[in-house]
Amino acid sequence: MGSDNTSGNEGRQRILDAAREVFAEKGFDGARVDEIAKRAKANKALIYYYFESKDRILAELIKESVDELLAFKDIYLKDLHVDYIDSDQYKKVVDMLFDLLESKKDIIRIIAIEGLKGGSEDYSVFQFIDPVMQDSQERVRKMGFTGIDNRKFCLFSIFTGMIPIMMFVSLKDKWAQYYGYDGQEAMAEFTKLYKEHFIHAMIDILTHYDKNSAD
Amino acid sequence: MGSDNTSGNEGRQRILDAAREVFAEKGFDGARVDEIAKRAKANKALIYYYFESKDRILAELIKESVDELLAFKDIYLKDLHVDYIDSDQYKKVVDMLFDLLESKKDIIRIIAIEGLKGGSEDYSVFQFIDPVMQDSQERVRKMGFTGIDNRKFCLFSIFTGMIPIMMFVSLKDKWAQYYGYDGQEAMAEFTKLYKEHFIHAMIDILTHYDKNSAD
Amino acid sequence: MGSDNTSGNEGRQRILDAAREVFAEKGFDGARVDEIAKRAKANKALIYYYFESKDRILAELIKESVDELLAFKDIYLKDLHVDYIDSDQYKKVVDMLFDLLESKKDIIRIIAIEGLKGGSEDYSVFQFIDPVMQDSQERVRKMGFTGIDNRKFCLFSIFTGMIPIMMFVSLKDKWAQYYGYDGQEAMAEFTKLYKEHFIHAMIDILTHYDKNSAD
Amino acid sequence: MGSDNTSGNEGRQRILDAAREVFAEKGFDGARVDEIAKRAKANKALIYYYFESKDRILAELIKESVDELLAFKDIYLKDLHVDYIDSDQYKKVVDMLFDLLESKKDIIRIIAIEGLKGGSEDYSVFQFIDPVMQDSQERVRKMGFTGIDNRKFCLFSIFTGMIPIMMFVSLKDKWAQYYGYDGQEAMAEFTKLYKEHFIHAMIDILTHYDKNSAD
DNA sequence: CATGAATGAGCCTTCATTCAT
DNA sequence: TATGAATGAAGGCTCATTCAT
Repeated sequence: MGSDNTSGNEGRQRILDAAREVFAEKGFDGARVDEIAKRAKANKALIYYYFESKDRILAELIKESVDELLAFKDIYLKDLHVDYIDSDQYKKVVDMLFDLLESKKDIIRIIAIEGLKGGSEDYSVFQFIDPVMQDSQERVRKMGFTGIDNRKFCLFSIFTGMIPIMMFVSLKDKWAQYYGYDGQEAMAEFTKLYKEHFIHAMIDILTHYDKNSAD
Repeated sequence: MGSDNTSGNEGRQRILDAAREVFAEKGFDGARVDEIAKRAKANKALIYYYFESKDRILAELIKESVDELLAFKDIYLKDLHVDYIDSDQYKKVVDMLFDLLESKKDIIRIIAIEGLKGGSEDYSVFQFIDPVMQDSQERVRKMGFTGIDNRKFCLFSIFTGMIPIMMFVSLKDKWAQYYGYDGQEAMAEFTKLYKEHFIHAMIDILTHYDKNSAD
Repeated sequence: MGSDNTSGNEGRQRILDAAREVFAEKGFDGARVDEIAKRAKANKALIYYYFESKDRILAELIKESVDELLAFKDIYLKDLHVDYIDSDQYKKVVDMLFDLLESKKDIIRIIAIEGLKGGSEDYSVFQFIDPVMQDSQERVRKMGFTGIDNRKFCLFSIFTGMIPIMMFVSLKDKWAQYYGYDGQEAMAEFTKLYKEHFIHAMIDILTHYDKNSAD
Repeated sequence: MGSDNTSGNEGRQRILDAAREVFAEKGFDGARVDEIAKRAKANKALIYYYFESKDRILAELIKESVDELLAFKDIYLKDLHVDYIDSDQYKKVVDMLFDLLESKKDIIRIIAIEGLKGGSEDYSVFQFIDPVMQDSQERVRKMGFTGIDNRKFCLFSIFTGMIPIMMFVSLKDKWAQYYGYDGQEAMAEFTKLYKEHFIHAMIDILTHYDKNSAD
């Protein structure tokens, strides 16, 4: 009565979980409803009892994750003081973001794949990134970096900020396999890089970039 | 020897071009051979006259591009002097890389999509990136940055170097549409950022990162 | 337990029956899945719900019949006393064999066609014939004809024994049409020939053949 | 100028030979024009220069063989004296028939396969058999066996005479492989059986069969 | 909730045949 | 004669979705 996944919703959840798995492995188009059913240990028709269509499963999955990032912003980023860039609190939050994204790497893969399709009207990559991006934008502005325009910030914070992290959690396993390195250690190193160095570099860049710019 | 659409290979090339387009728009799994045929203004069966299967078209497309990046390395990166980081020559080469990647954004989308599928054995993202990555690795080493190990360099140069560029050319149009900015200007800004600032930031990071590292 | 078209297997059986028909009429390669579906009054996709592939339908059909001949041997041939060659019991069994083969003429056609293809690894003709052949071999041996070796018996009992019967049931309709005779009467005559005369002739041959042989 | 396979007809003949091979291996429906072309080392279009269609190649192949059996009758069977059943001349002719059929086993396979398809209007099996069958019919009649009617003779001489031989040459290789025997030796044994014993058995049967018959 | 069976639309691929040279 | 390229018409198989129970 309190939680909403009591009683008869385990089936629904199992389907959702299975779908996420399969979508992440094969992409939406490559995923088969049959396989989702098999992995969810559910009858295929049951999927259509809970969901209107394959598309709607995807939609639900994506919405769920977009909401979680929004929640992350509201919960963890809200209280983060502007000056605390080098503070432990800040580092903890970055760690949490990495952990969150790592835990959502399946969805991230899915979102990224759909976003990369040039012919679709799917903008969920940006919907997903947006809360964090907006937050850093405000944060940086509050820190006094006023010289930079919105477009540039949006551009840089997405393509040199969130996107690399998302791609990292999505590709690190394959990267590890291809180059024969260890994925876990790489995760630690990458996180550290971001947490301790990248952010400063970015701020430097943003500052200098504008100073030297004419065009 | 002059033109490459002599004799009877215009058809083959048209098919390849159409396939690249459709794959980039819909992803491999979402692409329909019928549509490739229609766009190539070719009979569907002709596709199978030239190619064994849909998969082999993809393979050919990818191989073609991997080879082009290898060629890029051999032609343009080979003569680039180490000290010329701030030189015009260097900037020109970076411009050329951006132009190359921009011109290959369809393939990049395709490669990225396939790479993101967790369930595949496709490593072409890394095969694609490798020549450039290897080159910068050697280059940085020749510049005297010896403190960094291969793994870290591989990790950073891929996930904060090539991947962001690739994702940018792949996503910038959608980004522009979603945020209501202009894609062309963004391209210019992003290139500039990379060419003039990012490289220094990266070198800084690589240097400091290692100094401060213990683990 | 009584009827075998209980529950949800009528569809499967209809498909099997239709396939047998179509394969017998057109040969496996000439048969169209669409036509099987149409005759089975089933949706084409249903065929693939029950069977992995067209090949597997064929396999199932053949296995089914090979098994029936094995059962025939176990049930009817087992109790047949050696001396009863001229007995009514013997004649009854021969009649039953002819009836069985007549009732399976579709499968026999299919098996024969596949066996005649020189390029295939299909040995089902012999698998089909084997139980009866083995039985007569043991039987003849028990009757005291020891002079003949296995190879010769195998050879003769197949190519002058079972094969002619199989070809007869397969071709008698066309034969009747081509020569303008009546197929039913031919069936009766052919059965009678076998039942009352051929067997003795064969035994004669087997006996004399060996006596006169040197090479 | 004298023979008709001079100059430009080697190509045609190569195609015919290749087609016979492929048809025998795969059956008409399983055969691919592409493979015929490849084996004939000819361009696929050339096949259509010489032949109207795949069907016509088959027709030509069959006609050719039917004609050869007719010629065989005219040349070798014509002079065979009725009393010579046990003569060397007779045995030589039987040997020649076996050799002829062995040399034509590809076509025999093809003809048999097509004949076995219940749904076709193809009667070439009987057209092929006919000359020999007619000849023995006349021969037996001349020998004084008048009690037997045409239908019975037609029936028996086809289904216990020619068909077994045809099936033997078609299947002996597979038979040898399946049972682990030697095909060559089997050929010798089978020929001997026919030549020296079967014919007498058949005559016996024909005689007795009729005596004892009422229906 | 749950399931076995069924279906329409469509997909990749094949194939006999033809065209242009 | 000979050939590389092209094509229309399927053909086997798949897939998301629905039905009946």
